[in-house]
Amino acid sequence: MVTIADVARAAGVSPSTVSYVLSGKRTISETTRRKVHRSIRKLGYRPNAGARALASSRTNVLALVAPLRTDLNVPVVMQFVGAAAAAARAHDHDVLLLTADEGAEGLDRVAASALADAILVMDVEAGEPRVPVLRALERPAVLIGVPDDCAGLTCVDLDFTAAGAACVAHLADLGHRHVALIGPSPAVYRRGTSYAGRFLRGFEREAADRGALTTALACVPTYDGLRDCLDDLFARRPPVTGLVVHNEAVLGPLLSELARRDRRVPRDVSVLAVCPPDLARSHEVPLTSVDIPAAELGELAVELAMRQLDGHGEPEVRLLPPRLEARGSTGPPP
Amino acid sequence: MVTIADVARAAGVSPSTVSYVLSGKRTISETTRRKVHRSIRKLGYRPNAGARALASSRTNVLALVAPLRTDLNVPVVMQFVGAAAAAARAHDHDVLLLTADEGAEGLDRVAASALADAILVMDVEAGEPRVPVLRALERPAVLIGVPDDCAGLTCVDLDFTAAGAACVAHLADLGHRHVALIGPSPAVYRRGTSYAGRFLRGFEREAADRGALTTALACVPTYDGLRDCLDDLFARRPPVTGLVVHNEAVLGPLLSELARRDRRVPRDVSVLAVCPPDLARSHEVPLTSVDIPAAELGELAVELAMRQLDGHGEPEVRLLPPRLEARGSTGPPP
DNA sequence: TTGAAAGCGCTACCAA
DNA sequence: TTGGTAGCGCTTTCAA
Repeated sequence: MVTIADVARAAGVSPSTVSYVLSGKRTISETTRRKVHRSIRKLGYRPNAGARALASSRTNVLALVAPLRTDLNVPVVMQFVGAAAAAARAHDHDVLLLTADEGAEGLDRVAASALADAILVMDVEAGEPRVPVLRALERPAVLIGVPDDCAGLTCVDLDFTAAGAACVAHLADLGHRHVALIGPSPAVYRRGTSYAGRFLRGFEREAADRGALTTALACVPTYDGLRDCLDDLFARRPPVTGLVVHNEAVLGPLLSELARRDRRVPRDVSVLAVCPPDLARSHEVPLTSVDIPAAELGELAVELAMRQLDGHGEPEVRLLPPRLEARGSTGPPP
Repeated sequence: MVTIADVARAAGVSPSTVSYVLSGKRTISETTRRKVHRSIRKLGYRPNAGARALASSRTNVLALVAPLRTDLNVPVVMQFVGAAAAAARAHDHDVLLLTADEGAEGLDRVAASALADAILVMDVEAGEPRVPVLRALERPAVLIGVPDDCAGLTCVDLDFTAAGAACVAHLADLGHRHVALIGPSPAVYRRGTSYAGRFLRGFEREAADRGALTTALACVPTYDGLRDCLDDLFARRPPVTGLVVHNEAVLGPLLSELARRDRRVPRDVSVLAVCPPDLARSHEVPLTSVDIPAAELGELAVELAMRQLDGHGEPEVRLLPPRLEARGSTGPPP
């Protein structure tokens, strides 16, 4: 193993000088810097992470608590994680992956044993039970999602309230008078997942403002679940003419089931999805959608964590505005 | 911050004794052990990971290189990662997540800077470019997937060759004479992803053995891509009566497109999927499938890594036998 | 602009 | 069965 002492010896300088060359925390003459870098390269030196962490109290690791269930919106989680990992690397940090089922104890463990400098927490619930622990943590944390009680915490998310409203606005503008929400699995609502409730709230408020009728259903993400939803929705009067789907897993089943029932999109019924754009485009009828900017959120979360580590960085709630893109699955009601 | 010295003082013992209580590497009297544990609990002591790593040359971290693309079989990746993380925790280890695009350099970095004790590598290609680096690494590694040149390496995977063969055997047993493979995206083949080729090989060899006709297509994972495949397949003579789908993303589109073309499953055409069982069950017609045991593989990979860290653990290639479950989407040809 | 050296908190060897 | 203590490899203060 090559140590900093080896490099120092080879370069004819002291270990501290090598350290300063690497950290840039001291001005170093051009000559010395070059000598040191040459030795580093020649010897293939890599600072030992443990030693560095011990001496500096900085691990250069970000912990990320991700929900690795499959009931959830898997590609979105994936995109977020990927973007966060990339952003972390751009800041010379690595990502330690925790699963959500470690709970608050996991946060405590990672923080107290100094495994990571900061913690990102995905899949935040409205009445998030981990909030007290996160507050007590002596390390920066960024929540992805906004708990009801978020004072003093840094949170990022899509503005789901605005997203719900935007969906209704789009359909109402087209003339729809009864719009339905095919929402996430009942389990998601039961967990009190923060975004589900906020979307629903925005959805209903906007409908109320515009005097439109709404029906909101939680949908089990299976073919059967979807069919039950449709049976319910199409029995209602006045007829539902616009569907907002906040549940990616049922988009495919929905479209095939509509086809089977001979309801054309958008002639007979409009469909508006809340999902990543690539998914919206991959269907038979390209779907009008409100984007879930997972990658952007991942990057932003890391950015805010780094800022807190740098000392700036007040607690703040950062909500990205929804972007609706019309792609042809929505139109005027029949 | 609570240190081992604080605990020692509170318990009236030496720091080394506390260390030994924690590691179990020395026999400790019941009285002492209790005193120490009490102090640990009272003070809320957590060993500092960096210090521990520095002193013991063990990080208790497993690095996992995961492909975080969305073109890939996302839920399978997710399941694997989740299972690996859980298994790692069961062995008192954490998981450091690397993205595949860090390449060989990433492996080197993590190994040389002692960020992890061992490395798990997903998404292995046949002509895996990282193999030389992995061999040179002074740390245990487990590949998920089997490169052509795997001498001296530890690999785990589903036996995709056997899986391909099992699919053909199942359909041939039912009487099908022309079976088609709807394979992964051309991009997957182009990358030389190890499992894709092995599956195809098993598929074709078994067909040859049984004198069955085959057509194999790479399928772009979009609705259009799937439709192109079907157009091609159904133009063939003698008619294709059995479809093996090794591409989860198109399962949904396939079923709705078949419905649209008025081909009943399994009356007119049999469909056999290669995918996790929950996915197979979530369609309108529950699908006969060969399971992709992602969770099992994740656990096994961790197990093999731990074994190598313990000193036992010869390099080996471990292939899990495929399990085919009939669920009603396959039957005799019309 | 550079060097010397005192820790960081823990493990594990050497003694008792 | 336990204690003392020398490192592990790095950062950072103090001195020059």
